[in-house]
Amino acid sequence: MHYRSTCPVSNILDIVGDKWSLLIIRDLFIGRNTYSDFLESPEQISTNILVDRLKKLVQFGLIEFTRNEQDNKIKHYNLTSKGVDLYPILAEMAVWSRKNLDVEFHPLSVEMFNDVDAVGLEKHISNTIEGYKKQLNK
Amino acid sequence: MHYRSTCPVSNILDIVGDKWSLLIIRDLFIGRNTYSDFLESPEQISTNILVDRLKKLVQFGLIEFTRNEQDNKIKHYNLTSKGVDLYPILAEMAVWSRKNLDVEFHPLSVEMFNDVDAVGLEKHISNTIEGYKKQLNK
DNA sequence: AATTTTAAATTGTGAAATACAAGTTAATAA
DNA sequence: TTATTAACTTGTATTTCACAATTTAAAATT
Repeated sequence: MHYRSTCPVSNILDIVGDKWSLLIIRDLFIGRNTYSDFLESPEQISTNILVDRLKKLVQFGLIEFTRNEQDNKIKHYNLTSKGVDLYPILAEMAVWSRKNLDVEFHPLSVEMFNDVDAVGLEKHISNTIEGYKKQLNK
Repeated sequence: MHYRSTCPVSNILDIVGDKWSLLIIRDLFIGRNTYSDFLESPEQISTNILVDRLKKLVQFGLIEFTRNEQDNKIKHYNLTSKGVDLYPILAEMAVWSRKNLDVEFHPLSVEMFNDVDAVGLEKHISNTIEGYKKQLNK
């Protein structure tokens, strides 16, 4: 891996600083976890980009996958600990958009904002991370 | 502006989801504020990209500029309120890199991490934002 | 006044990333 | 055995990016 500088902001941008990587991470947090799931996301990623990003995210150690026991051709991706740690960034991004963009948001994000308002941002983040980890160990 | 979806994460990525925009924002927080300053940053942005990003960031309302009173050809860029609001994202990114990457960091970021450890992340963020706004009004 | 310096911006070219459509592979289901 | 499904590949056009060189206009210097 080549980093453009020793700035930690530039370092993470060298890893996920594009229009798609963080959307795959977001998908994993909301339960989408297969190649087909990712293709169904509203942003409509193209297949070559998706394959490329999944490969890179695995190489960077942000995600990994297991095979479906019933149907061996299905890969279930999941976030590693490094990947789960990205959630505060996603949450701050969503909060920024709510505050600064005058647009309508997806029901799922409205739900998320309601939780943020109800329990506070920090608690929402820790709850989400804990929830993700629990669901994995099932 | 065309958004790929109504997801707030995808919305902000449509605006600053590339390898350079957030580095310009970072530069503004650490006092770099002219075209020449940006060119001197360690990541070595090329001039055509820099011009393009400055133009876009102005269009999106994240930054604006004033002319130097002594030397009219110098533009001093500054963050708008929308731009200042990006700081929590930058801070969370830096924190992620410190935790998850095994690399040496720039002295300025070491200083920032020390402050985070001393006063806590939330206080560091509010202090930084307040400090930036104060310095602007001088 | 003419020349030099400086800050900002443009231009040209090759390389890389992205978008879009179509096709392939291999496993599972009918 | 045929059809379906999940994952992936290929091809091509377009857009973005990197790198080097050049231009513009204002300010400073001679």
